[in-house]
This record gives sequence, structure tokens and C-alpha cells, in this order.
Amino acid sequence: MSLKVHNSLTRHKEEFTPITPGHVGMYVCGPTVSGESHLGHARPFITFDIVYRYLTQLGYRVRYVRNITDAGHFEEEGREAEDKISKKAVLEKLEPMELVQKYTNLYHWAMQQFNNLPPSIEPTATGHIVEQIEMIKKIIADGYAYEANGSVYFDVEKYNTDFSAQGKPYGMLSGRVLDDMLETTRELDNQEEKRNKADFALWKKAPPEHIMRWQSPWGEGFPGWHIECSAMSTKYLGDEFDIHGGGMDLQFPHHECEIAQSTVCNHKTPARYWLHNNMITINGKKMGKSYNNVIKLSELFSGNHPSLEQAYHPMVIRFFILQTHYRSTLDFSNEALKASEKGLKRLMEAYDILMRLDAAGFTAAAGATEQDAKCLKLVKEFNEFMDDDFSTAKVLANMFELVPVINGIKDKHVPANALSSSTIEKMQQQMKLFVTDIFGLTNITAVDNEKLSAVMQLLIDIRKEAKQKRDYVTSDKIRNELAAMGIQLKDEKDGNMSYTIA
RNA sequence: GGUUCCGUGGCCGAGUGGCUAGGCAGAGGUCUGCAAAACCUUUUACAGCAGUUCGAAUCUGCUCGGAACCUCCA
Repeated sequence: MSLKVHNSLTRHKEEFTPITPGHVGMYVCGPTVSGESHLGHARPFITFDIVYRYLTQLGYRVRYVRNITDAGHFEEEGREAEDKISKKAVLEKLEPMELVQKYTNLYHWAMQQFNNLPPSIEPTATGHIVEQIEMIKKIIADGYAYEANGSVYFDVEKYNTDFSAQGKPYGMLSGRVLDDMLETTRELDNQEEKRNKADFALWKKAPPEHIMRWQSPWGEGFPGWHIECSAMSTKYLGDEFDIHGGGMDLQFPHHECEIAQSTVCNHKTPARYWLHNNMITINGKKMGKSYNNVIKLSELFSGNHPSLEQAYHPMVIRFFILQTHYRSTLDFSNEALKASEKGLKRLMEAYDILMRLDAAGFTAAAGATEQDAKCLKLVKEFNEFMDDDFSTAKVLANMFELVPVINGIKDKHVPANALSSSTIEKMQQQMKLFVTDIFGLTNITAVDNEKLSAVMQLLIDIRKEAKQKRDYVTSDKIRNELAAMGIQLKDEKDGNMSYTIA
């Protein structure tokens, strides 16, 4: 079976075939570092981290490019003519680049907490002003952009007319029809520079108070919203690359404009497969700054937010996101996250037990017992589900079906002759591959401190001895006081004890 | 208003026309010095109406409800 992905461009699930065999170029829209990332931002980064990891697992050499938007070019409405970053810099009395650095660092910290792999290239908008200017010059030269009062706008209507003939109308990604849009677009201020309402800025003239500004053939200014992604994806991935990812809310206008710009410059639709993750909602509404309902990542990890009942470990968030398909909305609630927390712990504990099993001790012939056949099937399906547009939720469901089997082995409910050594090995191999390498999950209670685990072993030994002497005062004291510290002792069936640290 | 999508049991969520998704919570049991953990068993579903079909949560239509985008947004 081969990988199939849902392509937003065609609205169908399609077989994934890379342009260059063995290689994949993937571009994902990264953060705007004018503020701290929130839970909603976490979703695409985790989603495409899984895509990246899975493609790599399939044997592709993946170049994963994820930009950092560190130039504030957000003033399409022109109402206040101010750069978001420069404005905040004044408020916080920081240099713009100082602010950008601060939030870039915070973002990288959060990505590490989530165990997201770093992309192959993480280009910044400010580092590619030259490329963006060159691209704009090219678009003007081809007649698809015009200068007006120090700003440059993309001529959407001309583009739509010319490229519709090639079957590539403006709006083909988001299913919009330009003529309809012209009628429905709202009245905006300062639109007189544009020939048409649907036109978008490639370069904006900087007003005097604007701190971030660059010299250009059209005077001092800064790049428009969309051009950085076109410039950087072209530079690092070429005229045409395999995958472009991002949130569904970027489909229009951001990705639509990217397609238009790149198509004019490179004569090709930039990406073959467009993958869009859905939103995280809270009380049924999208989490986004315009709704004023965001929970920042640092708040989530610390529990320091009015709507949070507790802190949530980054791995819990990661697991929570993997429990649903990336194209579905995912509703945030304390109850749902707590359920994820419990589920993750249960999964990871079983995972640890499985990894410590000695496969040699199992005596069934492969596939001979019903249980053996079932386990083999469950584990085999991991690949099929991932190949089917990254169905992480279904993979997790299968993993959870393995959990009772693994725990049963530990508790001796599942005898050694119920499973074969080859199936145990296959389970270990597949679980390691999917849990650790592809899903990037780590045990949130893991202790990698040798001295602490030595101390814990000592306490466990003392408690065992106390129990043997029926000195329950001592044994309960050890158990209860450890529990008060957040360390849970668990008596196993065979008289052994294990522990988890909350 | 336009475009697109969704409505599954107490909660979150998979679901490709016929086969128990799964997680959390609840109930009963096993184990245990007690408890926890674990294991076993188990109750609640497919918004409504009509249609297609031998058969629909899954296809079609309508109704109701909700969301995203159309403006910065992951």
C-alpha cells in the first residue's frame, strides 16, 4: 500500500508521488514571532512534524522548510499604517529585532517541549528581503503587478483572466470565484491605490513611524503579506515542490496569493499537494486572537490561565492532537485533556513494559493462536492507517487494543504460549517505530536520574520487607508519603513494585 | 449574503453501505493486608424527516442547529 494524502487543491485523497523519486520538498507556514504561540499554533507544527517523521520513515529524503515571519507586514487595511511588530516594540521598549528574537526563542522552546524535530531549513522573512524584491520585480516585468504611490500591488483580475485559460483561475485552492468575490468584498479604507479590491500588496510603502523598513526600487517599505513564502519556498525547494502545509485558515487568502505570485514567476503551480490542518476550538469557537480566546503554550504547560483546571504536559497536548484526524476540528476542554493525560500514561506504561519483555520466552508459533494473529494484525495496520492520510487516531486506537494484552503478559493472565516470540518482536519493533520515532511521544513520568531510581529501589525494598513482616504501618507510610509527593507506588501481581512520578 | 464543512453514546473522538473503533468517565467482578494500579465483564449512539437500497451513522433531498473562510489569524 502506498501513501495517500488529502489534497486541498483537488479536494480528493490522492496517491502521493514525489516529483523527484526518493526526495520530498515540504514547505509549512511557520509562526509570526510578534507574540507568544498559543494552543492553536501547536496543531500545524505537531501535525506536520508527524508528516515529516512519517515521510522520513518511508525512506524519503525530506527537505522540510518552515519559515519564521519576523517582519511585520500586516497592514493590508492600512487603517493605522503601523507595523504590528514595530508598534509592540515601542510599547515594550524593545528593539524590533529584540522582540523578534525573544519570541523566536520562546517558540523554539515550545517546539522542543513538544518534541517536534527542527525543520531542515528555518528561513526568516527579514533574511530574504532581497529575494522578495527580486520576485516582485519579476512580477511587475511580466505585467501582473503595478506600482502605486510607493507600494506594489498584484493585479488579481489580469492574473485570473490569463490563467483561467490555463485552468488555473485565481481562487482554485479555496474554491472561490473572483467575480463573486468582487461583489462581496467589504469596503475597506485606503483602497484607492488598488485598481481592484481583490488586488493584494506585494510591497508596502513604509509610513514615517514604521521602524522595520528596507530600501527598494519603489522607495522605503516592507514586503507584503504573502511574498515571503513564495520567495523562500522557491529558493529552497524550487519552482515546483511536493507538499505545502498550513492551517485551513491560511487557505484564503494567504495560500491563494502564494499560488498566484509563484505561478507568475515560475510558470508552475508551486506545490503539488496542499495539506491543511483544521482548527482547535474552544467552546465551539476557533481559538484565535481575533476571538480573544487563546491559551498560550506557556500558560498551558504551567496551568496558569483562568480556564485551565491544571497544568498540562506538552506530551499530553501532543497526544491530544494525535487522537483526532488532522483535518477535523478538535475541541479543547479540561475534561478532554485530562482524558488524554490518563490515556497517554496508560499507553506509555504499557509501552515500557513491552520494551522490557524478552521475546525469547514466548512459545506459540507465529499466527497460531487467535491472540497472536490479532496482535499481528493490529500492529500491521499501523502502516496502513498512516498511509491513509495520516490517520493517527486509528493507529492509537490499535495501540490501545494492544495495551490489555501487554498488561496481561505482565500480570500473567496471558500465558507464554499465547503469543509467538516473532510477534512480540514485531510488536516491540512497530511500537518503538510508531510511538517514539513517528509520533514522537515520550514518557512524561520517565526518570532518567540514576540516583533517584536507586533511592526509589531502596524504598521499594524496605516496603517489601515491611510487608513480609506484616508491618503495615511502615509499608503504608512509605506508600502514602510517596503518594503525597506525587509518586505512585504500584504493587504488581508477582510481588514486585513499580512507580510512576506525576 | 457568498464559499466550504460539520452535527456520533455523560465527555472527547474513529468510522471507506452489511462486521464491538478507541480514550476518559459510570456500573459489576477478579487480584490485594487495605488501597491504587492492572485485568475481565458491562449500560448509554449515530440532529430530525423523507427517499434510494435486500440492507444506511455511511448515498440523495429537505428541515433544524453549529463552525471556518470571505479582514490579521495555525
